[in-house]
Amino acid sequence: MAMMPVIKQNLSDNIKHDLKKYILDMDLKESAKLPPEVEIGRKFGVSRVTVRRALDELEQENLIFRIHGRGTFVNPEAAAIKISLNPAQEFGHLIELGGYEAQIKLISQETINRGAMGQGTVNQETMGQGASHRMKKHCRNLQVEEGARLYRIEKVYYADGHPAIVCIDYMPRELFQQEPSEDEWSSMSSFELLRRYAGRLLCRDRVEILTMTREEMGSVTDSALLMECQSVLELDNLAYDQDNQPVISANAFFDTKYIRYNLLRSQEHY
Amino acid sequence: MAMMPVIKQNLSDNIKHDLKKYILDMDLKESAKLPPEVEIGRKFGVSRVTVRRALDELEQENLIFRIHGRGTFVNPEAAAIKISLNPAQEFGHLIELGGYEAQIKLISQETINRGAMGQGTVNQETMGQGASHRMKKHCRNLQVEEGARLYRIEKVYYADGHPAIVCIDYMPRELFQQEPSEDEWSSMSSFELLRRYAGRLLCRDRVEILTMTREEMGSVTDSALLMECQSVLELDNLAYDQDNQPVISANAFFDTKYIRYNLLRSQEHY
DNA sequence: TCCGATTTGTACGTATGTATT
DNA sequence: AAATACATACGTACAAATCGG
Repeated sequence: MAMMPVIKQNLSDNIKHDLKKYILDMDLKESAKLPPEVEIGRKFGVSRVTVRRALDELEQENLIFRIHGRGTFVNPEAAAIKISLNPAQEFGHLIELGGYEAQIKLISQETINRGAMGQGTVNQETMGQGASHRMKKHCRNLQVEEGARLYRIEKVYYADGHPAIVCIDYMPRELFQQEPSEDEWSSMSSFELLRRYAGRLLCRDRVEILTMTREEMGSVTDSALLMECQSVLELDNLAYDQDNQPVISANAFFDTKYIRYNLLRSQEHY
Repeated sequence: MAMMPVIKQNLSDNIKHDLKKYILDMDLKESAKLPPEVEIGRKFGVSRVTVRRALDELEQENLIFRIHGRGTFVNPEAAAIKISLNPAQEFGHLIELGGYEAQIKLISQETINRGAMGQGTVNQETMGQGASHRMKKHCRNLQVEEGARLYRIEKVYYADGHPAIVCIDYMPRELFQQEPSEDEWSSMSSFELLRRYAGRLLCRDRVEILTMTREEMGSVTDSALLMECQSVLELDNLAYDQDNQPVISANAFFDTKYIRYNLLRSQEHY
């Protein structure tokens, strides 16, 4: 039986969560000011230091900002954002956040033998011209040896029936202690499958941001033909588990008409 | 004389800065482990709490990660990233970080009268079909009244001679206590001009991520013709000053062949 | 298996400084 | 000038995870 890693919670995380709810329930038109730190502490029964820790994190996420001597205020921009690039989120959820009805379709699920590449594997026929180069990159990303096998999962996410995201995940097969069923591949996210069958919890990832035309996307996957847009956003993704081991290498393609990523940033001061 | 806002520094910011240098000078192949927190504190002459605060921020930026009971480690991915989407950075600097020689060209600098839109202003001839809609959005972003005047600055950033970024900035003219000279428009960033002549310090911004084909970009600016790529990344940007007032609304277009944005993210756990 | 040393995680209390009203 | 509220920093205590013997 796989050990299922759990997410730890602490006091300031709870406060943070409660404050987040409090903030989103606030009527911003009336006032965007939060209660003083000591008062929040009294309300939740914790010290000011713990409150400050929660506020520090919310400030770093740009949900609030603080003015010395005046108080803590909700960032109205943050409240308006529906889809944020950070933190990473499940794609189906993303589509719903955008106000659309999400529908997920599993295009293919196969096991790829990296060592046998280009020598007549089952899936060679599905590989385009630039595909070999991409495969090499995924293998390098995942730090797999020659001959290691990879799962390849391709899914399309629809927003109100329109194709909004095409996602191709690669995961080392050796991580899995048990093979998921056909139904599970289709209904569960890679995140969830890794947690259940490999005991791996995704903690962080690195994203590279690219663009391409639909034609260029066609050299990566036939699903490009489904897209209704002329240009797509590509997010190349490498995700790490709790031990900092790479576990998913992915290419995701977005129609920015349906997926409008936003990001709150702080400014670099030198 | 404009008051020039300065950036405050505190103890943990200093430690953070020193640690960052220490990290980048480390030989990651040998060991990615940092000294224990108490030892760092001794070395810098501060308490463990202050060290932890600096480490907290570095961890939130994903430059390091910590393992309970084992230690603090450098994130090897972070060291490999050249161009990060967060925090915001000056575009010329960005191009140099990518290993190219940067060259900046001011395409145009003009003052736009919002109230007179569509009634025969100086620049109407340069406005395409979707431009009016874009102008409205910039005005809404900047919260300017009817009749307020806006600066419009268009620049092209070259990487080794190739057009890599086209950026169009809009700023309320009323913020400026003094009109920058022709030379200053060309040589200084909007960030710098706002600081010197408006006493505004950019603190945070919101970015919206879109894509378009070069043809579609042509309806926004003629500079699209310069681009060598078929699809561009568009970052729509709204920047706020230290008082949370919007000061720059911008459209930036990127050739992702030259500007490869990366981003380190944490994972959303529900 | 257990113990102790090390190291990070969490939380509280306190003191002082500084900006705003 | 006083009150309020956030900012910074130190010290302390104990909890929890890891690792070696």
